[in-house]
Order: sequence, then C-alpha cells, then structure tokens
Amino acid sequence: MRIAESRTANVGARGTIGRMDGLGDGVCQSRIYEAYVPYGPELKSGEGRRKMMRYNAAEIERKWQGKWQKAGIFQAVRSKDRPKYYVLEMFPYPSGRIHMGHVRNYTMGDVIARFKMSNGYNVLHPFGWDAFGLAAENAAMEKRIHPAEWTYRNIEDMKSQMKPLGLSHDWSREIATCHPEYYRHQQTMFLDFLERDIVYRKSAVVNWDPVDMTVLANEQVENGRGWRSGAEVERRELTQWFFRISEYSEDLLNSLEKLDNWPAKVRLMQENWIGKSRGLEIPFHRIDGEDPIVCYSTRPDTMRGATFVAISPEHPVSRALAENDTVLAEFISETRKMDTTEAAMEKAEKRGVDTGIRVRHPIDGDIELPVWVGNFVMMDYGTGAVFGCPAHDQRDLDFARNYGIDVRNAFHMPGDFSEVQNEALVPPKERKVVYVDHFAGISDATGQQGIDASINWFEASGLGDEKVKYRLRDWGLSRQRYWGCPIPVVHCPDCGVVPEKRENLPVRLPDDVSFDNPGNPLDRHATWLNCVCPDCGGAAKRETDTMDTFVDSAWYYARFTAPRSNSPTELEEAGYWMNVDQYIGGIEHAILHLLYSRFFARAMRVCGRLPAKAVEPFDALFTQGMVTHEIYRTRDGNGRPVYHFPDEVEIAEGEKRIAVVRSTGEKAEIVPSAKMSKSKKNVVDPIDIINKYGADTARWFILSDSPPARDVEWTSSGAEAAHRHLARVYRLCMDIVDEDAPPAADDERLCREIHRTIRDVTLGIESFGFNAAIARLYAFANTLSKSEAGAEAKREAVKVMAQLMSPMTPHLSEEIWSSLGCEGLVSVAPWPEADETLLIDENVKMPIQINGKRRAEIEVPREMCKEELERAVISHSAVQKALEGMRPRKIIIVPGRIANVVI
RNA sequence: GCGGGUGUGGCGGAAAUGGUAGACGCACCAGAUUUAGGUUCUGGCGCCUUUGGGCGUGGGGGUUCAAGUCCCUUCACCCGCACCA
Repeated sequence: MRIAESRTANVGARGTIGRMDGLGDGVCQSRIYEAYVPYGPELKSGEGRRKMMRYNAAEIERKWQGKWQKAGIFQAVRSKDRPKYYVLEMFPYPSGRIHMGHVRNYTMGDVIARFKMSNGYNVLHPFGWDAFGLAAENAAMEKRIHPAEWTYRNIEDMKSQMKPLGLSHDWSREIATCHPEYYRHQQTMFLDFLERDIVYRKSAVVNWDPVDMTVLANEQVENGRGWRSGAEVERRELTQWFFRISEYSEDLLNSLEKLDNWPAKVRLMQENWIGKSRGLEIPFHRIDGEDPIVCYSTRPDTMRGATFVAISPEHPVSRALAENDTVLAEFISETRKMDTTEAAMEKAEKRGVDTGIRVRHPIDGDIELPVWVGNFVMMDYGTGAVFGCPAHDQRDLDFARNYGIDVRNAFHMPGDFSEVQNEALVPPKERKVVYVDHFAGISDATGQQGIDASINWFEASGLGDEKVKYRLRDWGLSRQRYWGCPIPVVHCPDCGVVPEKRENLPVRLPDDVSFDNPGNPLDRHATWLNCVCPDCGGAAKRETDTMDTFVDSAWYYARFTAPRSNSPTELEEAGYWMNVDQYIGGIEHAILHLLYSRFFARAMRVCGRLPAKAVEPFDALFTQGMVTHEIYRTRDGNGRPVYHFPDEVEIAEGEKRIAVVRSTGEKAEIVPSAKMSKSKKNVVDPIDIINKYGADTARWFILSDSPPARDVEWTSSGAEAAHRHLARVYRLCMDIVDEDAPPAADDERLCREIHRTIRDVTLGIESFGFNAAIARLYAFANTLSKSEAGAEAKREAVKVMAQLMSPMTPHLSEEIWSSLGCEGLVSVAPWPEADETLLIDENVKMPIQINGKRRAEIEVPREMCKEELERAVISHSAVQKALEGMRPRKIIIVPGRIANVVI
C-alpha cells in the first residue's frame, strides 16, 4: 500500500496501483483500475464564450471534468491539517445500466461531499461494486458468457454512464467484491472469525429457494418467498455455516439508541427484528420420569389457564418419537412443506398430534397436561415448546377447539362477562384483571404489572428461570452457488473440517466452469474440488458453498479506507477515516445490509481488524426516496395491458392531461406515479437526459421539488424547467460579467439578500433540505435579475450564487467562476460565510392582527421598544377603525414578529 | 393482529422555536417580442364574494390573544413485521 505524498503526485500512479492479477487468462482482465480519460479536447476560453453566450452543457461539463481530473482534487489522502469526512453511497450491483435511482443517490452524496470539501473537510468519497451475485450466473446460463466477463463488462459500461455526471468520487479507491484482491481478505476474516468462534457449522432446518437453488437467511425471506426469486421457500435440513450474530443481539439493540442520526424508522425496524422479550423458562415434569419439557413464556400470569403443552415438530422429543411413530413422522414431514406465505398462514389450521406424553402442571401437581406436537410451534424461537392457554390466547383456543381440549380461565375482567366461547379473553393492556385464586399472590392487576409479578413469583418459587430471548437468529451464510466468495475450508476424511492455510489465500474461483447443468458447477469441478488437507496432507475436498453476497457488502466501507492493503484493513487508515460520517441509500436495506454491517464491524473489531472507536460503521444514515414516473397504458385486443415508454407518447396539457401513443395515435391511460420499472416502461434513461440537457440539469432536477427522503416524480416538464433555469442563470451571469454599471442605491439591498441566501442555502444543505436550498437559489436568481444594483455588487452576487450552486451544478458553477476571473476551482474554494450583521435589517415589517386576523402591516425600526410599538399599533388607522372609539381588551406585542389587538 | 408514517391550491411541495399559510417550481391565463409556432420577457394565479369582506392545511372537537404546528377524537392512504408463545 502506498499513500501518495500529495494529491497531484498520485495521479500518475493511478493507472498502476491496481495491477493486481485479474482473473486468470482468457476470461477477463479487469480494467477497473485503469485511469479514466475524460472525453474530448478542451474548449478555448475567452472569445469563444463571448460569441456563443449559449449554455452549452456538453462542452462545459467535458471541460471541467477534465480539469478536476487533472488537478486530482477528489483523491483522498490522510491529513492532520483538516478534519476528515467520510461520505458513502450504498455501492451498486453492476447490472449493466445506471438508472435514475442511482443518479439520485449519488447526486445527494456528491452534494454532501462537495459541500464538506468546500467547508474545509478532508473528504473521502469512494466508489465500488457489489459484484458477486446470481444475476451473473443467470446471464452465464442464458447468454453463455462467463459470470466474470459479464460482470466486468457491466462495470465498465456503468462506469462510462456514471462519469458524465461529474461526481466527486475518488476512483483510485475503486473496488469490486468479485475481485480476488477483495475476496481474499474476506476469506482471511472468515478464518479470523473461525478462530474466535464467530462463525460455526451446524445442521439446521433452513430456507431453501428452489428457483435460485440455494439457501437463504431468515432476513432474505419475505412473506415466505425468496427476496430475489420470489419463489416459495421450502424447509430443508442442511449442514451450513452460520455467523453468531445472535450473540450480539443485546449490543446491536442497545447501540441503536446512540444512532440518533439514523432515521427513527430504521432503528425501530431493527429493534423489532432483533425482538427482545422478557420471559420465563418453565420445566414441565413428565409423568414417565423422563427429562422435563421446558416451555418458554412471556405470559406466565396465564399459567393457571394452561391445559396443554405443545412442542415443535422439530423439537428433539418429537423427532425421537417419530422414529417409531409413522403418524407423527408423516405429520412432521407435512409441516415442513407447509406454505409459509401470508395468505396461507392466515388460513392454516392449527393442527397437531397427541404424543401420549403427560406432564404435571407446575403449580398444581394433581393436574396432568397432554403434550401435543403442534404445527404452529417454531423450534427456533424460545425453547420450541409452549404451554397452551386457550382462555387467553386465540391461537391456543383455535387449537383446543379442534381437539376438544379444556378451556380454563386464569383471570377475568371485572364487570365483564368472561365466559370464553370462540374468542379468547385478551384484555387491553390498561385493563384491570382479577386473577383466579389469588394467583401468585396477586388478586388483581393491570397488564404488565401482573406479568412482572408472576415472573418474579416463579423465580422466587424456583419453578422457572427468567430468560431474555431474541428473535434474531444466527446468519446462515452458505450459498450453493458459484459466483460468490469461496469459503476457505477443506473437508478431510481424517481431520474433518480444516481451515485453508492463510498463505494459500485466496482460494480462487476456478475460471473453467460450465453452466450447462443446473446446480453449483463447483460441485462438478474435479481439479478444483479435490485438494490436499492443510493439516495431514492427505486427499481432501474443498468446501463448494460460497458466501452470501451480503457478506461482501458487510465490510466494504472499511476496505475503502485502505483499498490496496495486503491485509483486510489498515488500523491507521481505518482509525483515521472511520466511521462513515454520512451513509446514503435506500430504505430497502433497513434490516439486511445495515444489520449485517453493524454486526461485522463488531466482529472485525474483536479480531483486531478495526480500531476500538469504530463500533458502529455508519454514524449517520439517510434513506432517500424512490424516483417515480407516471405510466402510459393501453390495452390489447384481449384487454391485457400494453405499456409505453415516456418518449413514445405525446402529452397534451390542458384542463385534462391526455397521452397519445405517437406511432398508433391511440389514447393511453395515464396511471399515477409509480416506482420506475422496466416492465411498466415508466423509465427514463439517465444517459438520454444527460445527452439532451447535460448532467447539471439532471442533478439540479433530481434534487428539486421533493424532499430527499420522499419519492420524487420525474416529469419531462420539470426537467425542462430545470434546464431552462440553468440556461437563464448562465445568460444572467454572462451578461453581468460584461456589465459596467456604477454603484447604485440598490447595492446594499442586494448585499443583504446575498447573505440571507448564503444562510438559507447552507442550512438547507446541512439539513438534507436540498429542495428548499434549490428553491432559495431560484428566488435569488429572480432577485438578481430584477436588481438595479451596480456591476460590482452584481458580480459579487453572481460569484456567491455560483458557489452556492456548486454542490448541485458543479460544472456550470466552475464556468461562471472562471468567467468572473476568480482564482482556481470553485470546487475547492472556501464556502461563503453569511455576515451576521447583514442578516439583520434596520426596519422590520410587522403584521397587525385584530382578533387574530391579519388586518394591516407596519414598518418599524428593529430596536423599537414594546411601549412604542404598542402606541404605533394603536394609532394605526386600521386599528382605530376597528376599535370604533372603544379601548382594546388586550394587546399582544411580539417585537419583530407580530402584534395582535383583541377587541 | 402489532408497530410506524403521511394527509397543505389543478400538481410537486415551502413554512426551526405556536406568530403574515401557500415560498420555489410545474400547469394554466393575459400581455410584450415574433409572419406564425416555439424561445425569451412582463404580469396574474387557494376557494367564495354583493369588492366590504367571508372561508380555508383530510373530518369533528379542544387549549391559546394567536394552531398546518400542541391535545383529544375520527377518516383515508402508505410502509414495516407477524402462528414470536
């Protein structure tokens, strides 16, 4: 790892830093790390500009991107002189095309990065590719192209689509997770984790996606379906690798509190996902004297109403019994196939099989309870066994009614008829209940009180142990796929599972694989599969499962701090750059990626791969909304919908908007805004927009109008308006550059407006109110164009406007900046500061209300005291008229704000 | 079922802290420029109106001199989780 001495010094080295041996011969040489050569020759300045006076975005943007490139201003280098700022957008999957969602995401990150740079921060703003994944394998099967080639080609394509946007990414730090120089470090950390028992192997019933032919983690199953394929997930028992993320439940939960720059919504979602609950483990003793069945309960106050015990089909007791019980065995295999989709769950009957086992009621030993295997009991929550209390739990009641099991009240609500028929008696939290037989010493209590008292009572009586449980389960990372990071272990018939030697890393993916047959090609690759045991040197086989791609993205933010290091991270670099100060991405990763990353940062710290201060990877998180567009739909002969791209229809504005398909003249239905999607054809290609209007317009528009957290609708009229405005700003500025008017009376007013604008725009950017900042800049342009100020004052206004616009429209800003004759690049010029003294006007306009309704306005000196103000208000003609000679009942004066006269 | 969010003109949306509702943009209307269209520029634009005002931030109620903002209640839409014991 070399760190360049200075920014410019690093430029020449850029092409060479990354000459890692790519992916072996014949497959694909990564060109990721080659230098970016900006397109086209530079424009001659001066004469050409004056004559044209037309806003030529293409030329301007090409020119300034070249200059930035030359100056190397976006390359991050550690420095003691300035505070660091690490801004990161969630890196993309290289699907081949960038879309408007990317443009929005990266533009927001760019605004922050550029803003921080102007404010004196040493900014790290890297970019990379989340490059492993199934799409590449699917492409391999369909198009007979190697996944590596497909991926690297897509990366190059997407990069060429991104470059014209003029983003301030430090490309010298580019990484791709499918590159051996990335995943080898991931393998190193896997071995770290293995040594510290953070990753382990176990046999478990797992989620199997029959379409993608791989296992999925719990987080990756939505509504019983695979998150990528949408196929119904099956339950299979397999031996798999797991990360011990559940060991970190408490820490992951508690630390959420400290993430006060995360959206509350995301924190809440994680909290619910981790799902902490306080309850009891209660042994139920078997009549036959075998080991007791331990049930978990968060509602031990309902114990009096227990009439049965239910255990999971996966419970060891069920399994043992099933060996000699065909009925039970049949039942267990049926539940495994059970449909877990929402609709099916709703309808699914509560079914079970009586095991014949009887247990004693923990409180009253004379009562015997039957033990059932129930299809509604899950093995991986609690202990896989529950007691059933039909009187106070709807699910238990349904089950009891199906099998004629007793219903017994543990409490009733005073004043209400409490006989349980078909609905369980579940009192609202705040409702008081009366316990049967002064249960656990309590006669009555409201909700939580009763629960707490009963937990304490059980503990004290030695009948149960208090246990805190979490819903979060260990993260299964094995995937039966080729295009992922190989798990660096070997299976030896003599030594068992043996980690690969560190010096043998990376365990590379073989290049010569075929996708002609379904399944994992690694399983069939004899020369790769057969290897030597690192321990005994005997014949052994490689692990053919690869890692979940969410592992790749769980630590990339750390790798960016030292992307060419020979170890996964460099503590010095990570210590300087971590944590990510601002992370930006979609809400869809609220649980998956963001939870995994939080876990990984902790595990990496345990292994000494991150410094102690990097507890949380992301200090601040911003989740941006989607880009939407309306849909144009016609119907075919059979009434099936036919969709049309926006550029295929003509929109007539008027009282009603009408869309007509150009080629056929058909009238199309306009369906209100929806997420851009290829299948609905409501997409616009960023490249088309850039070609038509330029990058600055695309950037300006995508930030306008909608608050960044909300969805933004792309409209062609909006994009045109943005472009019109930038062209107007350009003309306005160029006119002013050439102006020669003497100082005027308006100078001071313009000057005050400049400083108010600085304040508002700065505040807007800092608070992610880009839309408000842009609105303010529109207003300022309006003011400037109408201003009667002299040339000097106007030029100052133009200069400041260029600076304030530069995070959003960097190219145009540079052009204006240089036209004014300002030194250097506006991109690195210090951010303008608002002069406090100029923000305060000597006179203020104060509205006068009469009985709370605005009736008049007076202009008064700022410093006027309350008494004087009151006199001024009273003597105002509108107030006099309203008073009709009477005295006001009350006068409220808020100096500088408002006056209210109550009559 | 549990948890969370949103609701402001024809549309997207502005309004730290309760203090001039509708900034800014789109669309629309009128005028200027133009042979015409487009561009550009100027002005208008919440609703009703007897031109004095009245009504207006999903609906209803409340607190306050004053409510988009605070409280209660209700409706609609959106999102997340869910056989969680």
